[in-house]
Amino acid sequence: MNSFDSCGYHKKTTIMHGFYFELRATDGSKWRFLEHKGPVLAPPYEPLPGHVRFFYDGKPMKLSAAAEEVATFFAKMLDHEYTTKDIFRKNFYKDWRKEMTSEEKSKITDLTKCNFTEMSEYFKAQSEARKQMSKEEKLKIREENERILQEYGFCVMDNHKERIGNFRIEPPGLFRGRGDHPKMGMLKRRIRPEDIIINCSKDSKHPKPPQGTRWKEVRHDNKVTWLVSWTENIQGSIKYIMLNPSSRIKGEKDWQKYETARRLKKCVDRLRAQYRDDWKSKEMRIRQRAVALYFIDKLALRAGNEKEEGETADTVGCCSLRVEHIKLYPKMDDQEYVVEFDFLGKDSIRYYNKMPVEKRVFKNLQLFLENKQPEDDLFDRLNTSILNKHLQELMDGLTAKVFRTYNASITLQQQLKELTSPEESIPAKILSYNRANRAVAILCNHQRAPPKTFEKSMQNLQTKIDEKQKQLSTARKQLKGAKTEHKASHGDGSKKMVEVKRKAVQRLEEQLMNLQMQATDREENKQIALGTSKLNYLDPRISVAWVKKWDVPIEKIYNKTQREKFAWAIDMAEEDYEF
DNA sequence: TTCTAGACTTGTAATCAGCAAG
DNA sequence: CTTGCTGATTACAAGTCTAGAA
Repeated sequence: MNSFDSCGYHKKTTIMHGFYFELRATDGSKWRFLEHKGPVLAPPYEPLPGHVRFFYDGKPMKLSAAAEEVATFFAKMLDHEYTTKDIFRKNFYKDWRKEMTSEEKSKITDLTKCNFTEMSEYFKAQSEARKQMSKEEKLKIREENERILQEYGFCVMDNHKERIGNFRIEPPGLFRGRGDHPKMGMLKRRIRPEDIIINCSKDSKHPKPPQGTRWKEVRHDNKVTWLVSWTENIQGSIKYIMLNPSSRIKGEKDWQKYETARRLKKCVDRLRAQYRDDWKSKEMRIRQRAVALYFIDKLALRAGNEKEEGETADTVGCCSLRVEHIKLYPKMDDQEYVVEFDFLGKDSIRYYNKMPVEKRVFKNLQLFLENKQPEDDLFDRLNTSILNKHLQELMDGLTAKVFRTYNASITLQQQLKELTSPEESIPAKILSYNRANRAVAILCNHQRAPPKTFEKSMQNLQTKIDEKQKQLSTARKQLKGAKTEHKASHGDGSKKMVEVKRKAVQRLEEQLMNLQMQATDREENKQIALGTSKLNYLDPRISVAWVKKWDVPIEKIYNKTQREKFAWAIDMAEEDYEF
């Protein structure tokens, strides 16, 4: 172990799930050895068969390979709402023209005269055919995928073989920005080996580029965790291939995140007292900072970095809220000082909420709004960097997003305490768990569109419940009958029969209860997505402790992937764990 | 001090796979 | 044996936050 000391590592003794978070560098390095096979590139373009035609102005027209490829991207999306949107069409058309020959360019002058239906039908038929393949063919494909996974899906980092998250380079296509994205429909170009940077250790076997090509660069930077990167052409941002959440490097980071949130727990009272005090500050910037922090804490708003105008959809977070996003009501119904929030947040998901606030906050907001236009910033003296600098001074490692983690996790813990009753059945406990999870999802505004099949699936479940009810009443009648029989005969056989029937009734009652529980759960979950908070905000040790305390099988709350991601917590947390 | 590139986390949507019902 | 539904998995977009250049 001396060699580790000499290169800046020290031993950490916490034992975690078969591996240790053992060697933590003190010099910012993330690994000592990294070997991998590089990325899987997108398959090359396969030209359409001759009988699949593109029509312009009603007449068939053979396109050059480059123009045809981009046309197929559009054809594949023909049934999607995107292709009806003006911006999407405009951006697509503009980028498509860049791929055309000059001849094509002069001929094709109007997107509305382009007919992609034959191409679209062809792809639909293809995917239909794929579904219709025989078992053997499907198996063959599965085996081939498995082989690729085995070859490219793993790497060696330090002493461990680790699963890679995304080892495939994103294929070319049309950019699908969310919300009103000004760049939707633009061509996402094909990534070639010459665009790709490989990161691995010097003393590893370097990944080989395909025959006749070369990587853009091979570097050996152990201060970062990525294996492969390339620059994407829509926003000019960098994309990475990184390890799976089950990996040591991700797990340890995740653990750290929750430890930071727990440190916040210890000082949150002090911090709250401080920002309340700051509402009275003589300085505008301090008041703004304090009110913003109050929102972040109380409403779990995101920080709200500024974004470059025209480059992305117009969405905001706390620091970037504008005057038009809030309304003040001195009185609303039976409440005083109500603030109404209505804005588009991350992924253009609407945040709508009415919250009564303290008088002092309300008065401050009125002050911030004075002499401003709707499109002006609410917090004109504040941005995320100022806020985070302040937070950093209050607690080491504190940033705005830690509040979301902290509030989510503490809410789960409180709700679990409140909702779990010891004598409940396991399904009832699971319902309680999901309700606690739901409280968090609502806090974090993790909404979803009700599933398209929601009504139907509810109905199906109800039919099952009705059926079960019928079965139950029949079983009850039979039990009654058996009892009468037994009273008359007092025989061993009839006694047994009563027991059998009693068991049957009991089993059916249980099954009915479970179905009803399921129905309640699903109904309550109609517009709420639990996955995001479960995966990113809830300290898994809270859930593991709860599961251990109440003898609930862990599979009931974490599926396989989640158990892999949270292996460290499953290993670490005892039933008395306290966030 | 401000700006930007870079690295990493968080988020929804699309697709896949397995299974129960018809 | 197919079909249709559901939960799991994958894809990739969209955030946060930091560090270092200008």
